Amino acid sequence: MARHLITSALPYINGIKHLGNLVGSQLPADLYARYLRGRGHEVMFICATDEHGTPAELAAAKTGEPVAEYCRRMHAEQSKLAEGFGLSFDHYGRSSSPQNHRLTQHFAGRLDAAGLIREVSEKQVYSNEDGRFLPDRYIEGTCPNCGYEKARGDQCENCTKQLDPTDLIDPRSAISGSTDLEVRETKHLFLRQSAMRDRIAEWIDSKTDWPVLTTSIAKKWLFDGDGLQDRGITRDLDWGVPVQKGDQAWPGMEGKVFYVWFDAPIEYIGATAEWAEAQGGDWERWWRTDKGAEDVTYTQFMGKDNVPFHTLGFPVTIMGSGEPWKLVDYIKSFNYLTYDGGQFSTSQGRGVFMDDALDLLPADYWRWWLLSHAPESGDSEFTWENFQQSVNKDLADVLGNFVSRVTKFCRSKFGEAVPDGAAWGDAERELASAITRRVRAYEAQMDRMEIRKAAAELRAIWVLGNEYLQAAAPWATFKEDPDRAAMQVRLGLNLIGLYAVLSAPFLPFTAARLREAMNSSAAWPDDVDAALTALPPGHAFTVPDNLFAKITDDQRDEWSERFSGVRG
RNA sequence: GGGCCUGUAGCUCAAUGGUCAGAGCAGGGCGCUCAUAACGCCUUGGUUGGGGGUUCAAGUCCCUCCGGGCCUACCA
Repeated sequence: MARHLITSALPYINGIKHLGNLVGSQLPADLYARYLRGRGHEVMFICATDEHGTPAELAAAKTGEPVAEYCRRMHAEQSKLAEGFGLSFDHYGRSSSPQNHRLTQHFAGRLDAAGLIREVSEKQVYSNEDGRFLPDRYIEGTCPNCGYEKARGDQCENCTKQLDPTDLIDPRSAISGSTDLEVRETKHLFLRQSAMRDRIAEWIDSKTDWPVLTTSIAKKWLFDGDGLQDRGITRDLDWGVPVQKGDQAWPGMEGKVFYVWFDAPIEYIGATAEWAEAQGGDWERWWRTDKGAEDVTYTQFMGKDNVPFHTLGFPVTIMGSGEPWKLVDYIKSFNYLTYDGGQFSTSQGRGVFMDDALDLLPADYWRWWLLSHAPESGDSEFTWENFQQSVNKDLADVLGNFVSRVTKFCRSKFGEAVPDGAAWGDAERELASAITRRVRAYEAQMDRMEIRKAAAELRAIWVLGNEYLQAAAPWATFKEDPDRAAMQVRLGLNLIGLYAVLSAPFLPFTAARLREAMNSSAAWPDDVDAALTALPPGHAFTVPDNLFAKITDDQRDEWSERFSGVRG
């Protein structure tokens, strides 16, 4: 039994996430966590909401709530949706937790002691009317290059030229529209990532088995241009972790908070500490290699936009602390899911969001489609037609109908108990060995986190059941040799029990229904032959209702129309 | 501008430089009747974006052109 620490990139608190966000981190992380638990390993699966930063403050201002209250409410909402999708976090924390405050301040203190923090005085735009400093992209104005009137302070979207906010003609606040702006001097802390460049580069170089997507992004940031740059880790905001060195004040930094990208990854640790406090466990044995974490395998899941923070910033924090914190062992990164030819868009309400999805269909439909089409090698596209076809075929026809035909046939000929009868023949032994090969391949793909390939193997295992049934034809056998038909049906029923276990990482809700209907165990089929005889003659079961209703053409058309843009 | 990824069957995707480039879906034919008009078997379909090169051998390596996507450090 191994110990696995799994973290999913933290979803930002600002609003409900869409399916692209879901498939990029939380869902595959859940798949892996469920699989490893199924194999009997000890798993700590951590996620949390990322609650700090300007967008959270603005979103709260918009609803008129204090930001802390807004975050509390949105956290509850995201938790509920996570539960609805069956995301099996051991703890779903909050980056605003006291645990994270303490840890973030602790790391900052350690980094400062190691000489990895420097103070920088810089000029930033302050909006008098908004009463806050404005991040570059919250300043709008006319582009000096092309004359576009809605250029942002960091870049003009029209001509793609990189800008400095002070370049803008007629600058104004993107928040209030106020032109009462001034440039003020402000002091910030910078993390000296440049000083750690060689160490990080060496570390990345040693990760030859990581996805190319992960290492290529890391190397780009390490070596492009002048190489890895130092980054500001503080902001002039109210909402966040106050800047301190451990529990000591940080002279000159009063009223400032740490920047989200600094405190957010630390919340992986913070959330584990939250878990410990809530459950009464020991979080350090997951995170401190001097306190029991030396045998932990740590895997992170994230979308490609998060890779720089996890390959550079967070490791600099961890390594730079000089303390024996657990460093990530494998970073599984994903491309984007696109929606019907374009991007999912939160602002335009384009695409399907987590709450919409659960209103439409049970979670397992979404889980199956998203995971079996995970954007691993490139961006992948969601279309309603593809979704309808895949789900109807894979879930309703291949898996659902298999369960239906076996259980209903048994009920009509033998009743709702596993029938006694003849012993296995060649066909059954061949099936068992074919399934064994497939199960071992499935495990291998899951171990490698090859998600689409794992889904294909699982589907192939379902197909084997239909092939067997077709060849064995118990409905025909029954007429001349009921004893043999009973054996064939018994094997079919046992296949359902096996499918429940194997499918659980992808389809946890369906798997639970199957286990309940079959009264079968959740034990992983290390020995497939044994698993296929686990339900003995006389074992009672019930015929489940059809597992998956098909998506009709009318539904598909209606949904396609409804989610094309402008969310109501 | 620079960098990275990507282009393979109608669609979605596979293929450590090594048999005839494979699956699933869709299409066509046949079979079955237990089952959600489901299942099974067979089958059509590719000049691997174009061109050039290296090699005994290229989807795979190199060059070039064309198309798509992403990143480029103050959104997170």
